[in-house]
Amino acid sequence: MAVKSEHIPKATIARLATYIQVLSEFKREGTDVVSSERLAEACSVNSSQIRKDLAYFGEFGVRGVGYYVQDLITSIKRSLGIDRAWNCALVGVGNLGRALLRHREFSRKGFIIRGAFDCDPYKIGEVVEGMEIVCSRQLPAKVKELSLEIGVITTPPERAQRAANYLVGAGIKGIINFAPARIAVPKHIHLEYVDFFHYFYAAAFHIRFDDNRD
Amino acid sequence: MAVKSEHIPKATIARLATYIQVLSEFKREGTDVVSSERLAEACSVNSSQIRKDLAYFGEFGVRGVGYYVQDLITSIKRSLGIDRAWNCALVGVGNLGRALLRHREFSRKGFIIRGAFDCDPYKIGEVVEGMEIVCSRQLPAKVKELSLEIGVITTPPERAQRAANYLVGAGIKGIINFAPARIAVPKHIHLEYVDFFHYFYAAAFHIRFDDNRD
DNA sequence: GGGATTCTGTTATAAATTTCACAAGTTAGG
DNA sequence: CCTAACTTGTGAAATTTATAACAGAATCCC
Repeated sequence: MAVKSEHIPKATIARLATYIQVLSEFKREGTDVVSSERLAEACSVNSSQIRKDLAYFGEFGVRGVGYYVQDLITSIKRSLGIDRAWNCALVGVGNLGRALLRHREFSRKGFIIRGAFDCDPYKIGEVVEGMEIVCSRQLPAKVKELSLEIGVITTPPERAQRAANYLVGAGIKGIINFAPARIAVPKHIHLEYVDFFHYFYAAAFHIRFDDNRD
Repeated sequence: MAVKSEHIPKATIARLATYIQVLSEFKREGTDVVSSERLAEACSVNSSQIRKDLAYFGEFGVRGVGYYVQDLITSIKRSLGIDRAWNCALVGVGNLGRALLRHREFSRKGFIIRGAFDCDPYKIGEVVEGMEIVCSRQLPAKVKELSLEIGVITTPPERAQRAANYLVGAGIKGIINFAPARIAVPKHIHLEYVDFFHYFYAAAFHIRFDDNRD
């Protein structure tokens, strides 16, 4: 599935994820066809925005009709590259790491955590959710053996860079960093920072700001 | 702490959070003063971007010198409204909810989860991390009693709207929704959606896209 | 003390993103 | 078959966001 255009805005990717969510809802409700207008309303965006976002990847609708819900879900998933499974390595089995390992939604969405790594000797050998925790030094071997492509860092911040180094050295293609620390990786490695405190900060800011306007 | 300007971009809020993170790192390393250039490099952004972001809130630097690290941290925190604690209600004590309750970072960052709510009779009365799970119907009483201001929804998607209704009815000011479902709230309630699968989707998309370019 | 250097705050410029507007395609009904 | 009612895909316009450029302020060194 090729993209029509060079660069796709980050915001578009985020919205596509929302579209899938809402479309799945429509599907459960038994809706077969939906217009960009109706989808837009459910997603709280402009309908042109939706058509523009989709236009980056192709033409998925029928003029005068709308979009076939199931087809559109399939098309968006293919566009995003989530029409297949992705094997993930999780590095750092603390509180957050364990929560992610237990989170069923990952495999349901096609992101399958196949390896759990930690450098703490007390944790190595422990089994979490049917998965044995392995020493981080074994990453190169395991990445090759299990075709791991995405690394998930859930270490404390001071160990995030080392985890990243292990992952890069092992030949991983992308890293999703949940640790509250900036890390450096070669530029051919795709890197995403996840920090849900951003959302709390935004909420705090807006609540206080809105209050002050009275 | 007033803002100088009307509207502040969402991206600015997210970057401010990053600045705090990196500045804290500098502080730990013993750096007292930092230039926008050096901070920019550590955050992988443009230095004008940083000065622009800060200009929304005031003048925090000294020309010819730079920014005093501790002062800037304090100023940004005050600007974001996180120079004080926020009391939070968590609704939905499943896997994700429990992980958040156990996550020490929340109270360390000033977001204190003071109430855990669920409508499952089997969970009510159970104690997680020293907090008793309470029936969601008690939200109005507890919100008043404990001055809860931010609601965190970690229910399954089909129960997210009901959780939101409870929270809104109880007089909460903002909602952070971790459930993979869109919800409707009155427009004076600040609403943030958290979906870390967005980041996985983005990673999947870019990895596949970059591969195809060879 | 003053000239060179550094660095912020802010204005000007450029780039990116979103919204508008409409031609082109589809369906339904008489 | 033809008109009316819809709805997509897309180029143009508007808006927003990011980058560059520079005046004003502080420090350093001779």
